[in-house]
Amino acid sequence: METMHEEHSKVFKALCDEKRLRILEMLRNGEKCACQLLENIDIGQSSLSYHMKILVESGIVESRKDGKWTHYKISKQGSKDAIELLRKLTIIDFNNENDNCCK
Amino acid sequence: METMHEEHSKVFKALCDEKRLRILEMLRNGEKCACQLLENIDIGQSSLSYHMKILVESGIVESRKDGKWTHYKISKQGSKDAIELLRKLTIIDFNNENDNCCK
DNA sequence: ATAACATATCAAAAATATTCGATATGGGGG
DNA sequence: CCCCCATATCGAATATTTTTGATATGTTAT
Repeated sequence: METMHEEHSKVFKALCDEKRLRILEMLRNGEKCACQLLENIDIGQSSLSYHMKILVESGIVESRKDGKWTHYKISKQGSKDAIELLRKLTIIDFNNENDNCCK
Repeated sequence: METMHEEHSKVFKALCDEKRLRILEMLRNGEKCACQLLENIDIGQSSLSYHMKILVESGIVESRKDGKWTHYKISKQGSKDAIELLRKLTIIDFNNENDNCCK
C-alpha cells in the first residue's frame, strides 16, 4: 500500500521538472539522440544523463542504444499508462462517497 | 516559453509526493474536511495545510470554507485538464517528425 | 593498440521541498 | 468580550533532488 504510492509518484516525478518537460517537448517530434537533446537545452552532459534515466524509469520515454549513441523517444504504451493512472487517481468513487464530515 | 513549463510542472508536482497521493486517494470517496484528512495520515497539521495548498493551486483539488472548517474535494474540471495536459505533452507530432540524428 | 568520442556513473556541492513547532487569523459559543 | 477550535502561515531544521566536475565504460576509426 505504501509502495503503491511510491510507484505511482515515480511517473509524476518524471514530469514535475521543467528540464524534463523541455526534453519531452523535443521528443514529441521524433526520436533524438542524447547529443541532439544536449545541444538544445542548457544543462551539462551528466545532468542530461540523470534526467534521461528518470524519464526512462518512469516508462514515459524509451531508450535504444546504437553504437556509441543512445536514442530516446516517447513510449506510446508508457504515455497511455500514465494517462490511465492519472485518470484512476482522480476519478471520484460515487459508490464509496460518504458524508460523515464535521459540520 | 519558460513559464509554460513552469506552469505545467505545477500540476505534476502536486502528484509527485506520496503524501499528496494518499490525500487524493481519500478525496476519491467524497469531500473531506482538513480534520478528517489529518486523522488518516501521519503528518502534522501544518504539513497537511502545506500539501493542501499545493493540491489546490494545481487545480486538481478545490476547497470550500464553511465556518471554521475547510472542505476539500477533487475538482472534475481540474482533473480533466490535467489528463488533457498529459495527453498533449506525450502525443507524438508526426508532421514535425524529423530524423536528422547522428548515425 | 591508441586516440577520440558518446554516454553513464560517482561523490560532493548547491538548490528545493518537506516537516516541525510556534504563532497568527478568523469563526462560533458562552 | 473572552475562550476554544480549525486552519493558515512563518522560520528554522531536515530531507530530497539537481547540478557539477571528475572519472569510468564502451564504441569507432586510425
